[in-house]
This record gives sequence, C-alpha cells and structure tokens, in this order.
Amino acid sequence: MSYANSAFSALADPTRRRVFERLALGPAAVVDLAQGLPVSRPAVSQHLKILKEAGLVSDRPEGTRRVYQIDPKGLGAMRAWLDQFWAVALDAYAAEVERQENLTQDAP
Amino acid sequence: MSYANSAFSALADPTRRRVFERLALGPAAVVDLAQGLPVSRPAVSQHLKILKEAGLVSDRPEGTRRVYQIDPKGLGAMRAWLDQFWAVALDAYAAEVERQENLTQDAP
DNA sequence: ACTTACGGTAAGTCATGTCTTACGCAAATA
DNA sequence: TATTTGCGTAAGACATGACTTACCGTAAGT
Repeated sequence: MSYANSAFSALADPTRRRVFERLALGPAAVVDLAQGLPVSRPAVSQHLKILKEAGLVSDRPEGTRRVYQIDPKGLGAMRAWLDQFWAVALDAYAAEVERQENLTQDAP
Repeated sequence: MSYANSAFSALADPTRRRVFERLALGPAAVVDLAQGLPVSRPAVSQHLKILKEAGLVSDRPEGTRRVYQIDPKGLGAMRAWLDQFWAVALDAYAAEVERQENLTQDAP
C-alpha cells in the first residue's frame, strides 16, 4: 500500500512503462535497456531509480554491470489498491445500468 | 487496454486519487467533491475530465448538477495490464530468491 | 598501472501539468 | 423574465518532470 502511490506515478510515464515491460521479459542491464529506447542511458538510469523507489524493480551488481529485474512488491501494492475498488465499481455499474432501464421504461 | 495508459497517468496525481476514492463511496456532484479537497472547484472539474477520459469515471446530468460515479472500464483495463505481469513478477522473484540461496551456500 | 566498459549523479534546458481567477452557458426557482 | 446555482472552459502563473551533456567512481581486461 505504501508503494501504491509512487507506483502509479512511476508507471504514468510511457518510457518507464516500456522499461518495465522489457524487464518482464527477463533481467537486463542498463545498457541493454537503453538500446531499444529513444532516450539516452542516463535517462534510463533516472527512470530505473524511480521504478526502484516504487518497489517495481530491484537491482544487483554483476561485475561492472548492474542487472535490473521486476520486483513484485510494487505490483502487489497496486493490485491491492485496485482490488479495494473493484467490487464497488461493479456495483456502481450495475446500479447505473438498472437506473437507465428504469428511466427509459418510466419515461415521462 | 486502450484505457490502461491514460488510467495510470490519471491516478498518478494525488488529488485525482482522492476524487476517485471519494467516488468509490458513492456518486457525487462536482460541488460535493470540491468541498473536502484543498483545491478550487474548477480544478476538480479539470481532474474529472481527465478521470473520465481514462475511463475511470462516468457522469450524467441531474438537473443543474452533474453527478459523477466510478466507471469499471478504466479499472478493468488497469487490472488486465497488471495481471499480464503478475505471474512473471512472481517467477522472477522466486528465481532471485533461489539465486541468492545458491550464492550464499556456494560462497567463494 | 593503464585502459575500457558500465553506470550513477549534477546542472541546466525545455516541455507538461496543476493550479488560480474570470467568464459564459444551462437548468431550476421566484 | 430575472435570479440563483452548478459546471465547464480559457488564459496565464507557477511548479514538476523528463531529457540532455559533462563528469566521476568502480570493476574487469591488457
């Protein structure tokens, strides 16, 4: 839950979503991520920092490289936040549909 | 899925998240939403426009007022996007845990 | 020890986003 | 018809955010 706030902000940026989607295919270093994106390598580093703070990725040193991979913490926090509203949303939708039906049949 | 992109951007803003959470409690008009937030009513209108474009809320006229409520479309799109990575994230996490265990027991 | 490869951070620029006040339109009320 | 209430939009100020280049530290290879 604590991660949910920053996770939404993190995934709001299209470049960061691309980084995240790429990491879903498997771990990768910064250089690998940068070549496949239309931005510079430092930009990717900055994006990774934000993704990491949101609990969406984790990293580990591997020689001179730094390998990033998906972290389920942030993802789980977002799911929990969304699920909190899912039932409510469906109820609201059902109620709205019924309201519309009543309107059309009890038309003035 | 089409809504997923804009839905993440929409919920990235804390004020919009508060509006959304308030609507989860039940439908409300713009004035009602504005008094309970530290921003002006026009600001709330602008936020609602963004939430609506993201498929997160819907609105209907009710006399001179305009009642907003949660729309499951955007929420569903986000869930679908997240679920797409959920299994992958858990696998990645499990693999990382195992890798760590191997590292500590095969220590140099 | 020197070089090469990799990556994080600093500083600055430019684009986006969020807010405000001012205004105009539509529906209900007197 | 005149007034009130509720909303949306326009215009502009201000803060945030995303990118660039330049730089420095660290780990491996020669």
